[in-house]
Amino acid sequence: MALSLYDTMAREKRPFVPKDPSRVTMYVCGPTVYNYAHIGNARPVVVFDVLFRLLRHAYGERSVIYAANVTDVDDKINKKAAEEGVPIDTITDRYLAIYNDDMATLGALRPTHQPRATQTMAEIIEMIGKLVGNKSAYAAEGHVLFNTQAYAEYGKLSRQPMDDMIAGARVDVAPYKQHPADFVLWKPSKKNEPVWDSPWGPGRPGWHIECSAMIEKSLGLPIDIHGGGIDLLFPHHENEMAQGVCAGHDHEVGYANYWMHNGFLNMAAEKMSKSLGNVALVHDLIQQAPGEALRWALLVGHYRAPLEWTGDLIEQSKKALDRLYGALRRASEVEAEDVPPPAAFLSALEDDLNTPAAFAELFGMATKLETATGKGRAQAKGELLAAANVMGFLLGDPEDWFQAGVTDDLRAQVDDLIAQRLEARAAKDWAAADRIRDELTALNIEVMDGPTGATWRIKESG
RNA sequence: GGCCUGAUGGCGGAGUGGUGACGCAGCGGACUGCAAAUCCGUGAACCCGAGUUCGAUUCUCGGUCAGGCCUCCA
Repeated sequence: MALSLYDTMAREKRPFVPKDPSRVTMYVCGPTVYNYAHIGNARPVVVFDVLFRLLRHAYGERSVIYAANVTDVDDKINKKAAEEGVPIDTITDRYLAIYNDDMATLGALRPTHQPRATQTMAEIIEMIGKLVGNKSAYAAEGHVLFNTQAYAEYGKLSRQPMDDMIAGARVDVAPYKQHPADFVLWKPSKKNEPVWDSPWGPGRPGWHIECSAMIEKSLGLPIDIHGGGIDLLFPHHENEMAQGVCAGHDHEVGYANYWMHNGFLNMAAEKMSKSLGNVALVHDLIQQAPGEALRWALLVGHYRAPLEWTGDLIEQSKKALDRLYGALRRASEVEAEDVPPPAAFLSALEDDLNTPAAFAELFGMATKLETATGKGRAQAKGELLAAANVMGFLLGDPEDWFQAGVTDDLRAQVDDLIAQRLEARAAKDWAAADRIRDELTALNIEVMDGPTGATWRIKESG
């Protein structure tokens, strides 16, 4: 195992060395549950799911602890709840359940822990208390603010120079802030909003402190890997780290040993944004394409590069999986040998999750499976399956991949037509055989004649 | 204004100081009654300009273009 990861803090790839190989910890910022997740939300989920699987492969399933939080206190949640006239947990429970279902369809394993802000309130308040106690934070007008001047390394992660931050500020500075960069840890709730008691008055926590507290509660600081979208680098992660370190943790050890950020996903050359109305919801996409194809599409480029989300990308991803499932289907009679993934494949993933290179290896394995003979086929099949499974692919039945959604009626009809066609071909009645093939084509079925019979597939869903 | 990415064939997308992966599409061939699938082969690219170097797509600088962050967006 020679895993190296690009660490945003160091701005370079570093060999991955966990603090404790028997307890590797990873935290990824999860969703705010007030609506359906869009495909951009799914990118970090899938990217870090691949890392989760790779780490489990390397260190053992029980040695990797992965937490992804759920933000369930938020202005947008409040707004939605008010619109529907229901308590916020009606909203958050509903969308969290949908979120988990949708991510499962994309082949993402459930994180070991899925902490929720509302269930971490005591720890959040305790952490704020520590910060106030050691002068890293101060109370003002019902708010509690983090004192960025108290933390000399503030800005180190995102490399935001403090002075410039002020110059570029696009928002009026609240009068109770001692320094423009100071940010909220606790704030009063507005009327009709959820409220919790605290030593600084009733209110609710700021967004950043939630994550710090949830990490500490579910994993313990410092953690090995902290992941999330690049947009969260500043201010969210910078603030999270400042709080975590100042709340009493060792400045030497730090907060997270590796910071990983995935690139943004763009729609049609524009940033996908709900305000632009160009969002693609995972919930809708999985009706139109197999979740596995969407997963493939999300990994087709390197995770740190921006990804252009297009319909063509989904089509190409389906075809890529057609290739791999096709090789497996043609080897359905072969019993896969129990072998580990090839070294070249693992090397690709271990090189900062080079998924495109890993895909290239999978194609190579598929060709090897197609061309190998005898015992070599069993080995090739085993290698392909073992490798793909590390990435969360090829977990389904090849027949199902090609015949997904086919009703029993259609299947019976197709089987009947193929049987007829087989007879016609045996009688060398090519006209009849072609006529039957046309009928199948009309049903959106494509036949593939083989030496011992015919197989078939759905031509195109679109 | 400040900070930070990126620019590779028709498309997507790795990588490398010296033979430029892989997938899709294209072309030729094998196989097939014909196809499809598969196999074999093949054409096709490193934004522009300087510099370093025996040699740069790869390193440095400048330019152009594109994108992100600087408001609780993944």
